[in-house]
Amino acid sequence: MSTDGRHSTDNPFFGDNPQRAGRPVRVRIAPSPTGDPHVGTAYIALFNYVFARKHAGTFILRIEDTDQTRSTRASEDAILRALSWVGLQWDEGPDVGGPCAPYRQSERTEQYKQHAMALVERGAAYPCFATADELEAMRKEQIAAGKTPQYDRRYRSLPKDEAKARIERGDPYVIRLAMPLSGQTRFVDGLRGEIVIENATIDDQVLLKSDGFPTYHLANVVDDHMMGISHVIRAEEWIISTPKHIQLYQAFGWEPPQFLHMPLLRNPDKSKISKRKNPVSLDYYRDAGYFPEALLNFLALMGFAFGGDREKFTLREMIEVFDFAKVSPGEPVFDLQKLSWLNGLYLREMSDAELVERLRAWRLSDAYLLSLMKMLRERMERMDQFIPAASYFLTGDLDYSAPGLLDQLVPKGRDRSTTGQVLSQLCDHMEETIRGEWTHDAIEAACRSFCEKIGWKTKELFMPIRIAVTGRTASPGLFDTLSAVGKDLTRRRLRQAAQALLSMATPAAPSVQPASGTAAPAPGKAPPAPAGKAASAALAKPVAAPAAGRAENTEPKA
RNA sequence: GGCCCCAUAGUCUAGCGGUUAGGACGUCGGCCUCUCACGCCGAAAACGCGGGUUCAAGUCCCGCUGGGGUCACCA
Repeated sequence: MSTDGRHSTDNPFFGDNPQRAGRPVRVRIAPSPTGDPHVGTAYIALFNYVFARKHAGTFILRIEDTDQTRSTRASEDAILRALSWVGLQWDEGPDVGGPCAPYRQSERTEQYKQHAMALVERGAAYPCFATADELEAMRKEQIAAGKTPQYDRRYRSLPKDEAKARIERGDPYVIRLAMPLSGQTRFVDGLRGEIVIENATIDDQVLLKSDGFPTYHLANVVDDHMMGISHVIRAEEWIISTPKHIQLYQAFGWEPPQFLHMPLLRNPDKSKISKRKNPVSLDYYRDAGYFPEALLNFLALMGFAFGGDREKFTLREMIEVFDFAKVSPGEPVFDLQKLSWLNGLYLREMSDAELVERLRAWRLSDAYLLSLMKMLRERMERMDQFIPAASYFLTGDLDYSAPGLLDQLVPKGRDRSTTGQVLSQLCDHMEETIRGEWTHDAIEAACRSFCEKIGWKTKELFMPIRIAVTGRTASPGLFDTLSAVGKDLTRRRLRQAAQALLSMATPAAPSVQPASGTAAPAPGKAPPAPAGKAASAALAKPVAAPAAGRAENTEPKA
């Protein structure tokens, strides 16, 4: 027992142990291409990368696109691009190849199917013919009866020949893991020591879906084994499923890798980091003017202590001193202000020439300026009007504290709170409906369908969007503007404006993370208040609406 | 709710039985300065609670509390 603690000298993640174990270090980052490149992916990738480099190991990128309904190639491309931007170079992956190719799970489906069937042969898994509706009804019953919803294993004891007959008849089915009904599964987590979980509390997970694709649980185990993954470093949310994975390794007769679960990045309210409460897309950080090396440095600070009070360090330096013994299992809140500060340190260290280069690579490229010219030239008479006219294309977060600005944003006959919620819902709607490129037409379609959905006139909705995204009442065509501002900055501004409106409407609502970076002053307006002051300034104003029922958070519940 | 994880200031953290509990962001004050920013100096601010173990507990053990995660044919 006492040897199982995280400080055990046997910890396979500490010191030089990985090398001594004789097994070459091979780690992976396995993103699912179902959305924007997530900051959490970069976070986990960073620790995998550093660990690999520290121990002369291999860092692998594997695409987990087993969810056919949600995975897109656009998302995969975006993730690869973002991970490259951030500077984490993988040794094997779908784009660079490697000895374990292919690195895209959708191209390995035969593997999973065969392995699932092998498990059925051995009695470690079984076919289940329950329909989705049937399971839904079961869950409802269980909840009504006050029980924890869990698959009741209704097909586990179906005679084999009967199952075979039904499969041959063409009945849709899934393959489920036959979890042991008693006993416990234990494993050592690199950060926390031994974790013991009762088998009875874990249900018979689906391994192979009825569409023939594997679930994460199967695919991940098969691939990790086939790819020789020695250490699985992943997010804390996987702890509970680890016993399922261990059971799978045992059923296959394979040696499981070592596990280590990194703490989850948090919103300011301590919940798991999410796009409603914190910018989460790596593209946001890029577009808002953060340097990739600063972001990486900051991500490293989320749990890792360099030593000697050092907070600013390069990837190279981090690798030199890295040890998981210096990583704490706490639950770090992602603090945009500190990230900004750190970024400023990097910025001030750069030469003027380099900074100019960085700006060019960012938004002052010819291509981007050219795209702005199309929109802005009709509105200009002299060149000196370009910069003021283009300001909101070249900034990150805006400042909405200009007197009366937000009230102009609220359509006649609507109130602040409703408008705030509408803007926030618009973000969700955009995320749901714009799956591909962020183009004029896609944005227009999303905005118009949203109007229909909520019963607002386009006229009512478009001005609030314009003000939220540009900070002004006048701009080039709305969809061209949003398109040029970009997906992530647009959504961020919509959420920020929504937030500002809601905090004006309900004084009791806690203010969320203040905007970071610079605010874009409207030309001719007073100097911008520090972004964080916007909310409190608003609070100071007497607001007619009483704070009925303290809002726990300012997000509308779906 | 069941199960699991976590717990030093508002936030990120150092601490691995004996410290005036250290650093950083943020906040506040001052210096620098034509302003702002940077920089510098300073201040306020933390061991969640209760039991043990020990000469000695932020550090070890147990309980509680609090927070989080998870309970999908998503990952």
